[in-house]
Amino acid sequence: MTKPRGFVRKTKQRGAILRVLRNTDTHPTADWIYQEVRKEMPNVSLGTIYRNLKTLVEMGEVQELSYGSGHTRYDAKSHTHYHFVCDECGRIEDLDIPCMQDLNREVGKEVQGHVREHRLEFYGVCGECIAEQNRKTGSVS
Amino acid sequence: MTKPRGFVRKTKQRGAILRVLRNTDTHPTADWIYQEVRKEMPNVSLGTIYRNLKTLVEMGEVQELSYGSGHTRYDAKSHTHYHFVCDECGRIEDLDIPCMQDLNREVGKEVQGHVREHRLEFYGVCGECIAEQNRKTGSVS
DNA sequence: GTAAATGCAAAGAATTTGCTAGCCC
DNA sequence: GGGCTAGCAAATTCTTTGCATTTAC
Repeated sequence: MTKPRGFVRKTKQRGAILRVLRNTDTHPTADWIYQEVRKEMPNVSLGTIYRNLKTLVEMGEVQELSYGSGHTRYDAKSHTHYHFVCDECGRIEDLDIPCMQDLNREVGKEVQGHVREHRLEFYGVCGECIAEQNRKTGSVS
Repeated sequence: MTKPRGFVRKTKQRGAILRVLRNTDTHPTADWIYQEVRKEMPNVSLGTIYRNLKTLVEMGEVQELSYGSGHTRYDAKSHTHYHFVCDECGRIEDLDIPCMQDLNREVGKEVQGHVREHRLEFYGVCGECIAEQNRKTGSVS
């Protein structure tokens, strides 16, 4: 269900926002994040915070928690789930396959360290793009 | 489909780029490749990286992946295996757990598309860094 | 030798940012 | 009012290009 996005560039601001979000246990409001990011980047604007939070939510990096009215809150600990990435159109789909948490333990043992999380991504061509390709192959290559 | 290309000479730069690409399982960005190649060839330029990547794609040696978020990524079609990434020291370890090829089919069904490959990465803290941390906590105030 | 490839730097294309003013619940 | 969004010029990010110089064949 993730929206296909033309291009998402990497920026310092977005990086800082993610870092702040990942380094807190609270579920901060946009304004709190704003104050934090301002400490290391005094010129950042509130609009940027909002826009990036929106982007990060669309990218699946961050979860939006609306506690009724008032401030929306944000959370970087998006529960583990898997993605399918279309090489053609860049679309990213969330997958339904169950999360294999036990792998973390297994890998933890193998590397003799602590495993916090894992990411699993599938790459290929989505149904729509395959249809598109077939349509084209009908005419010219 | 291959564009008419007068002649393609073999160069150290292109060799280095291919080697870097073949020695990683990630799908690196042009810039990441640049940093790697620079380690053994400090004068290489970003333009050269881009030009060669383009050439290699045309030659069919390398695949270009427009991963929805971020820069274009490149892939030298290596066999699948999994990685553990230490958040502390950045070390990347290859893992021994068996490759779950059947997942590709399963996901292909779910998204009604074609799955070419998948990538699985574990994140956490490696044994050495944990030891390091314990050492610090034990001694320093 | 000579065409292809490189390094450097500067231009391009496209997204993001910082403001500020305005929106809506 | 307080949280949030819109509009736009300027700034950034990533990629490509022009050109003098090297390099591979």
